[in-house]
Amino acid sequence: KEVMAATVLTSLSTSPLILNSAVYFVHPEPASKTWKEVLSTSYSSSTSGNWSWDASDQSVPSTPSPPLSKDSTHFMFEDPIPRKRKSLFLFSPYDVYISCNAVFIPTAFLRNSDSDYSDGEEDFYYSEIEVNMDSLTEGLSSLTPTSPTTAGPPPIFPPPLSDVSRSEYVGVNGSQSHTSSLLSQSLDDVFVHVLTLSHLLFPRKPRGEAKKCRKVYGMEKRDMWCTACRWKKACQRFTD
DNA sequence: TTTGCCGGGCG
DNA sequence: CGCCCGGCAAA
Repeated sequence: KEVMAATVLTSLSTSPLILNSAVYFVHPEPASKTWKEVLSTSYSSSTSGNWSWDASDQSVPSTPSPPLSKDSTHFMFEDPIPRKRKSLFLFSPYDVYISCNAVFIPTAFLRNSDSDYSDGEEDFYYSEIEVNMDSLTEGLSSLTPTSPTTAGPPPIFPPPLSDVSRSEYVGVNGSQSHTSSLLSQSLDDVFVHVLTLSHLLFPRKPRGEAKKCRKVYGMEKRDMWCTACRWKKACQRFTD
């Protein structure tokens, strides 16, 4: 089961479908801090994170795309209610966070899929699942651009930030392009944030329902929507 | 009923 | 341009 999770994540990383997603590599200022500690930190705390980020888009070279085991999409996490933690960064309840020693998935995906879906606040809680980090790292390495000198393209979009995380989101324009170096150091003290993996991690809803800003964040958090959604235009954050 | 968003208005 | 909404189709 744990291995299954790793397998799925690995498949996701190498799947061509991920090319539409942005991958963010983040490392905290206090290198000693672990993802867990960061998650446990209270909102008002000043975890002065000196982040750098990198975004890779469709310019990623086409990967060999290994065969996905057909049943890799349906699997169950045991222990449906593991440690729950509020996401500090609040990118989206459909994000999956990967750290050097753990993988966090939204609790919304832990509950039984169909009915009773998305009750707002709950979606922003994350649960830790154990995973084989070796295979995970291997999968992530395949995402690395082949040309190490290639400067990361501009981010597709800045991830929606809550008020608290916004202040900590520094160094966006950071010129440091140690993407390759970060990956080569076995993901130590490296946080990997993969956007919008829900479609791949979990079986697609029968209805071709793509969650847009409105449904993801809700009416009450309208300031988190992308501009297109706010102006009632075609959503540019969650494209089909 | 809600949700996505085109078309169009206003500054 | 940015910003906003009426209204409609589809869910």
